[in-house]
Amino acid sequence: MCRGIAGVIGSRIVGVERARCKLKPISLAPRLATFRRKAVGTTIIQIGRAGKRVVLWLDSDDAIVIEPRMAGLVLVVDPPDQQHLRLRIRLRGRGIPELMYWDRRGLGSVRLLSPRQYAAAFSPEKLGPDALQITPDLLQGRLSTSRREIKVALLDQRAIAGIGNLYASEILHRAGVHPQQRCDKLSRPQWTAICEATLDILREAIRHEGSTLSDGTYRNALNKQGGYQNHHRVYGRQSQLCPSCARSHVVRIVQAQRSTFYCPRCQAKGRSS
DNA sequence: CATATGTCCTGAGAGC
DNA sequence: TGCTCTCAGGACATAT
Repeated sequence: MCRGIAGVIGSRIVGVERARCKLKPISLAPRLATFRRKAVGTTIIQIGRAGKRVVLWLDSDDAIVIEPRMAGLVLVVDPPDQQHLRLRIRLRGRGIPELMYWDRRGLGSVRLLSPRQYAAAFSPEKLGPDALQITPDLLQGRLSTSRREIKVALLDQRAIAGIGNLYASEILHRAGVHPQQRCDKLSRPQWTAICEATLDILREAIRHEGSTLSDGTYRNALNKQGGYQNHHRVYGRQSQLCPSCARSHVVRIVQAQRSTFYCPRCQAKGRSS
């Protein structure tokens, strides 16, 4: 996502418009008039990320924070359809005419935050260290006293930032850890395995431009589908043969109201990988 | 404090 | 065919 919009760095914002969309408006803060007054005339000097959010740093020191959740897209080309286009940020100077926010379900948001607001919103107690920066010590230190199940804990953005539901299942399968294993029961080798699996899975998913699931929603900034869905080993594959052991079938369970997929043979409970 | 649950939203797909 | 129901999942508010 961030890679695809790197080209907007150096562009000046010359307009901000809500797309005409008959659906419920997405959350925009502050309201449009204020947002526009603060954004127009500024230049995007850097692209960043805060967990799963895209951050556009402005030369005014404010930041535009786009939070797509699962059905939102940040685009620099025409969106998949017009009916879910929510916001246009018009640009000048680097050849990209606009940056668009499209959201099929409208659960995402776009915010313009002052440095103070940004620091408060993404302070260390609200957003943990980024998943791509973790070490076994860090992971173990932050989670090993929790009584929660490891799959549920991996989704807690205050503990570690950036792991979503799909990748949590893939990570634990790669690590050979049962998703219902309690954090406080995991061994040191298991924490090491989870850490390595997290780095491997996320890097590989990024290399393949993410996962476009069967609803076809996810696209990169160029409206191109991801490819990592073809590498999923357990997610969405319930009752299929596990591609690792080829002996057990993938099981689907629900944890904290979200689907979890795992292989009961590769991820046997109590096993210290 | 830690952990668990309900809510937001739209569209796809199942079942009848 | 057309209706109702369920599900998908990020973050946050509220409850335990």
